[in-house]
Amino acid sequence: MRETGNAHAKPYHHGDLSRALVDAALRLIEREGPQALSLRAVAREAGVSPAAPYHHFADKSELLDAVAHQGWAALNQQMQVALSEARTPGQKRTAMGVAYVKFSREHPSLYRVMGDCSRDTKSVKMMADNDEGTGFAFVRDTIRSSAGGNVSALDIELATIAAWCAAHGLSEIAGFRQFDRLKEELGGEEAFVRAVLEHTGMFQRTHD
Amino acid sequence: MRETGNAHAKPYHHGDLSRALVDAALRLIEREGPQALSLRAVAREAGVSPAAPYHHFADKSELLDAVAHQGWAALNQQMQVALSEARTPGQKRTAMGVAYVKFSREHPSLYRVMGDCSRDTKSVKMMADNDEGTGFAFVRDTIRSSAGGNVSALDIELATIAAWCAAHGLSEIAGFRQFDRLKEELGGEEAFVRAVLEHTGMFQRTHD
DNA sequence: TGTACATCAGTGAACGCGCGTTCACTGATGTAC
DNA sequence: TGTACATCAGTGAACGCGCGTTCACTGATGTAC
Repeated sequence: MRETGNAHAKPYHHGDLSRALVDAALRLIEREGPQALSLRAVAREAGVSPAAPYHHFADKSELLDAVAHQGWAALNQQMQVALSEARTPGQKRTAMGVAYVKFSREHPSLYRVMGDCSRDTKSVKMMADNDEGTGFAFVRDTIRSSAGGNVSALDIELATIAAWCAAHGLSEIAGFRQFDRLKEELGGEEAFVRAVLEHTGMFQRTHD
Repeated sequence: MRETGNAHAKPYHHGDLSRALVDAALRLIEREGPQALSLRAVAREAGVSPAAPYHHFADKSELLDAVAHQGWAALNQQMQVALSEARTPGQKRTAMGVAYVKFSREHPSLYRVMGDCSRDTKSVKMMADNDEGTGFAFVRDTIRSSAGGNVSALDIELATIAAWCAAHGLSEIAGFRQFDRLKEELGGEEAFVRAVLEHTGMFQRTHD
């Protein structure tokens, strides 16, 4: 068993430490929560000295950004899957909302990190300036196609943002114990999520 | 100038340190953000030794809870004001949403702390088990009165939760730079917030 | 194919920092007699 | 009204901790000739 390329007995040089660090961070985040996500802990998890990450990231926040980026990519993908599996615009829309909340609930700590990074940079990977292929664009397209031709781009944009707000809000709220009874009544958390999403804006527009 | 009750030249005993600590925390949070909110910093801000808070709070999280509680109380009150100033159910609902988001945007750091505490305790002061007098109850009542008599309590509950999700989501998203152009177009952030809230659930329910 | 050497990607010890919390203490207050 | 004393609410020094980051270093790699 010579020390060739595929490297058991871990070689001095790692090969792809950059990626390994992000993976380690994701593992750590999942296992111990977002407050455990220190640079040192990530290095430890990756089996590397505390100084090693600095050859790949300028500082801690740059590593966190990479983690968040990975998270948004995964979330966008989940939404695309949901989109492709639904038929009517209405179904598509709910399905994407459910997929969004499901992702955030299955990876709550990662989702929190994603949110923190977005807050700091004042933008969001889900919605780049050219947002082709992002969940945001999927939702906008769906809303556009269900709105009909004579609705302004502004209205569609606002409705898309509103839909995003609903999904994000629910992502953070769905876990509260307060709703345990309601969830049980409805047959589980996913049913609860779907029900809330389907009640979004209901009874809102009344006479006057 | 004797050392009587009203105590200039700060007396050894503070009088109402418990309240003073919460006030100091609020000041600090406003001035330096939520990550600056350490027990020591709060004590410093209140002009007291680092050990003093332990005579009033078991630990840091108990102090934070008190801060969050204060925050929810203030938010509930703002919503009540908004409620009392609007006439129709539709106006009431939007006004409360706007008031909610306005509060969270004016005190983003406090709002974040409120959210963190809620997450940890898995409940929320805005929505106690007996939620009389909370913003949540105001919204529910408003929705109930705009829904008409033959709508189930479940539907009303779900619609209320959905409305809360929208407000919460928007609270966290409204600050993103991505929306700067849109805000300007609409005439400022409050107009933007109102517009998004009014587009909540729009184009959602289509034929099929 | 070998060798010299620049460059790259790690190591591990150390820096200073602020944190939450504890401890023995002490000054002020209030109550019993 | 005075005095003894228990209790309360502060002090400030100290604890151990993990953090982000820097530094001089060293082992591995790749390239020029």
